[in-house]
Amino acid sequence: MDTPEYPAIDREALTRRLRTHGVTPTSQRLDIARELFEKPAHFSAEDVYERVNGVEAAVSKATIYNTLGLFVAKGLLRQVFVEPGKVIYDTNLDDHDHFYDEDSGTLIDIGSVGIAAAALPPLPSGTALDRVDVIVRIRRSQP
Amino acid sequence: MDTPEYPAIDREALTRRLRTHGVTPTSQRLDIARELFEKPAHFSAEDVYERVNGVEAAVSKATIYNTLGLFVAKGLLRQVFVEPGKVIYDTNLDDHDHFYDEDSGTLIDIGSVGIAAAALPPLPSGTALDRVDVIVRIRRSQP
DNA sequence: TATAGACTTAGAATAATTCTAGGTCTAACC
DNA sequence: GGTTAGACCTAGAATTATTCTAAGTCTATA
Ligand SMILES: [Mn+2]
Ligand SMILES: [Mn+2]
Ligand SMILES: [Zn+2]
Ligand SMILES: [Zn+2]
Repeated sequence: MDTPEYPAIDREALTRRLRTHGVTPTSQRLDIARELFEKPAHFSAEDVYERVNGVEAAVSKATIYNTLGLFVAKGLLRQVFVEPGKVIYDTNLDDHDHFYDEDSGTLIDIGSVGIAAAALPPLPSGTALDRVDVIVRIRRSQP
Repeated sequence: MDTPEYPAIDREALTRRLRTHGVTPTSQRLDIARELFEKPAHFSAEDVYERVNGVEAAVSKATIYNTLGLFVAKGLLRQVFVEPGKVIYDTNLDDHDHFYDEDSGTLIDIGSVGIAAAALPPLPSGTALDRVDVIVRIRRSQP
């Protein structure tokens, strides 16, 4: 018998995870999901492209973007905007905020700073709260 | 005598404002500042380009970007990141946060939600707090 | 008035992302 | 088992926002 590329249990768990969220598990989507969901982490689209396509490119950039967008739409992933022209995909779906190191570009999970809806001014009429993004920007301090 | 393009007092006040912040007041910078600082507001670079260059283009796109960048560096302006690939320049320098209407793309000033430094986890060593950005994302609610 | 350095500019270049249009795969049905 | 509609994937072109380049212009100071 062949040694599978990676344990069947993983692939099956991933398959279930995608199906649970209404995503048809294609082979490309599983390849991408395998890199993403190994452990909670932050990725750029380029990161994902490089990790999925180790030596030979197997999954196209268009599919990387399509899949990341689909995963976001289906609630498997969230986006964080810290810099113009650079989206970070976050596999940590718990309610949490971030430190952003402006010198190194590193994003670090912190617990939710927890802004109570009551602390906010009334929302414009006809609108509802989607979510609150808190980015704590930090810099190297002078030594 | 000629009617000046706009009152001399304004131009002088703007000139002082730029000088105070260490910015040499060139004619292009004053044209840009006049649009920006008329009243507190949010602008994209394209907005500024269009407002400064009414009928005939007088200030280049490179200068718009150079100047906006300089104004940010000198503390005359701050940037807000709400969407990838789109920087918003904010002339309101008071400590404040924003509603961002994801349907219309509108940014609305709100008072500072005021996150106490004590509410945050300890910063990574060697780093200092720069600032905390809070974006309250809202959407049209179902009618 | 001369001049160094600061400033401005058109247009090219870059980077991230999206679009296009045609080929491939697959689930459902015969 | 064979068909097929629709979903999916892809290379490469296109788009968008922004930055860079290189050369000309302005201006403060001597
Ligand atoms: Mn979920
Ligand atoms: Mn100021
Ligand atoms: Zn995170
Ligand atoms: Zn504002």
